[in-house]
Amino acid sequence: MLEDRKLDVLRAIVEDYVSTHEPVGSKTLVERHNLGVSPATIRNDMAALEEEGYIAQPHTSAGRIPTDKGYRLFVDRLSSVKPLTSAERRAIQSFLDGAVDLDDIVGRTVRLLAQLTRQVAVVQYPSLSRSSVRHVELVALTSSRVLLVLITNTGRVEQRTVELPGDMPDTLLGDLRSRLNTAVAGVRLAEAPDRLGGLVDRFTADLRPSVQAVVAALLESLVEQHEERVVMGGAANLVRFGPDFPQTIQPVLEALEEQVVLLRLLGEASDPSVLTVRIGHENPFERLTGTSVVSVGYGTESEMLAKLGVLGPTRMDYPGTMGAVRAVARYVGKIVAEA
Amino acid sequence: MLEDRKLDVLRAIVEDYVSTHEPVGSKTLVERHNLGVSPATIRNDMAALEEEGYIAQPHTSAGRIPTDKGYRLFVDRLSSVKPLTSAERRAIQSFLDGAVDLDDIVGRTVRLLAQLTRQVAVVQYPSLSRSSVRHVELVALTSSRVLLVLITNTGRVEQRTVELPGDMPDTLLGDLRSRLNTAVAGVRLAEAPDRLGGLVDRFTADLRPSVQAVVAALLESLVEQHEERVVMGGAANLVRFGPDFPQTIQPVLEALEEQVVLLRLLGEASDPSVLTVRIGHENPFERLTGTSVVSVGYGTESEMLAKLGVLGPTRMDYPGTMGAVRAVARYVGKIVAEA
DNA sequence: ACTGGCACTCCTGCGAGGCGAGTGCCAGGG
DNA sequence: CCCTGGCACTCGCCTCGCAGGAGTGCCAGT
Repeated sequence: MLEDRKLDVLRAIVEDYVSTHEPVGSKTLVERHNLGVSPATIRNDMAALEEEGYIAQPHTSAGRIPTDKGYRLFVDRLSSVKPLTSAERRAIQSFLDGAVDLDDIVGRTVRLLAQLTRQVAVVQYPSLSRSSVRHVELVALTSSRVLLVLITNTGRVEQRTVELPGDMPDTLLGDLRSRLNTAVAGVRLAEAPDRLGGLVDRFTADLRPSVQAVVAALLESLVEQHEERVVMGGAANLVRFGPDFPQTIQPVLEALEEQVVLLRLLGEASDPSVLTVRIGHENPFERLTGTSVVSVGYGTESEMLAKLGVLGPTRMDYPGTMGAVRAVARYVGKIVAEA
Repeated sequence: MLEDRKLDVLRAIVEDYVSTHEPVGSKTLVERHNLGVSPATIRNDMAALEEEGYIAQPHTSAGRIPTDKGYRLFVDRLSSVKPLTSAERRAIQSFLDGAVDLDDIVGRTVRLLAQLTRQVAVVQYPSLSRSSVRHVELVALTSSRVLLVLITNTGRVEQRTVELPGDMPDTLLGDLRSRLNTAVAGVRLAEAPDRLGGLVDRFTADLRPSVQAVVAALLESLVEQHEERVVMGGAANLVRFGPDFPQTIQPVLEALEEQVVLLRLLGEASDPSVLTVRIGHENPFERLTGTSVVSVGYGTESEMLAKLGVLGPTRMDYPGTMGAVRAVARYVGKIVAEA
């Protein structure tokens, strides 16, 4: 009974603090939520909660604010993911349905998430380590220069030009193109390099250097695809982080410009199919104390292709944000699967 | 004589204000620059300069700061573009030489510019309105689904999938591919649509719907290429804008997330081969009062492909920024020409 | 176990006052 | 005619001190 009320109090504190951004005191608490007891009683509960580390006072005589531990308990046990309104769902759908290609899907997703949550959105490109080669194309630019295009089944295209040590006649180019495609088309990116093994030996010695150059470029492209790309948007929402500005915003902006940081923010969670919330110090960067990350994987039914998420101050609306992130991930997953 | 000194005073005010970010008074001015006259004399000059609108006082009794008009005069007549140190030049070169493809070049350029100027960098992708079709590739995904890939001579690749109303046999696909290429390969993007005119009629009536679908998709791709892309980086440097924060940074961050805004910031200048400086109110957005844009075109000798530039507070180091922007544009131009 | 009352802490806002930077003007000298 | 030193004046900024008030902890009573 007492335990129950203490949790109610914590929930009330989190909700009030999130909406007002001000430390919340016992009196305002009983006014806004009908807890059925007097402020004095609440004060006792608050003292206990503080003792246990769930809340803290910024100053001796101010209201309480939740600690990271408090938010953690709130997220784990005191709140449920808030479903979107049907209007929001329709907005998501119509916003994403207009996308024409992968870049567009990712771009729209970032903007959508940022708008919906009014925070900073991060979206990872569908990972290609699990995707496969759809087609390899060779285009002669000059007689000693070839454009290599690698197309994957997730719709990504990687191109690079190859300088050849010698000339390459058109017939050879066609031959090489078809041999490459027989070797790697439909094969997972990770396994494709193995399939290219004996290929060079099939050509006569005088052609081998040129063939070798093309194969080498293809190998590089394949490997490079493993480098995962990440897009960020909604940085203007950082302004809402608080009036305690420069200290907060500077490191965050810096962090957000580094791909590696963004990847780790999304990446390190365990099971990608489950919504992950990392609160304050729980995330892997010192500089990002005071910010929380809500992320989840998206993809087809059979496999998660990548992750997306939202980054905001620890004092964020967790239920709402979690709802938005989950909903967007589902729609994007569907769309990626169809494409 | 008097005119000369007045200009010296203006130059000194701009330089001091840019480096200290504080209104500069007559006394500190004579101390830091050896003007050879007394503060009282300077005060007279300052009064004149203020009368003419080149400088202003934030408060009745504070030093002077340059107005937009003052900066304009400074840029036009009182300063010269500062050449980079050889160390900086080497840094540019080694930083850009590692680029592997167009995306990489643009990405590196943005980061480089942001680092070099410690401001916000904006780089436009090489414009395709002037570039031409290098190759059109068709890849069958299923019997009624085709992937269309458009490759341009600036190295950009645009792909999209096409749903066909009916099946398309492989032979037809090959035929269509070669016809498309004969029609548009080497042709400027803007003119390519004209070349596709009678093409559909060459096929038998039962195939026309499918051919028509492919041609329509190609037309869309061609048109869409005209939409120019822009990349921005170095947003963390916004923090340096000033201690008068939220008002300044919020609108700027918002503006920077809109491609259209970025394009207009770079785009509207007259001759792209000449370094353009747009100061404060001179730029086309109300929200960006207080920010200046330094931009220039880059490209091959024969034609400018796109623009790049830097955005910062009006109180920026114009000579240094102009030097950096110009130098980077030259190197990028070379690299794009080679690729 | 909860409540009302009470003393205590300490943050916040506000106004007064002094300080100092910077100015404009004036009279004098080269 | 231009420059200079001097002087009075204006104002923004900082500091200080002083309520005011929100919130707490504790205690005694029900």
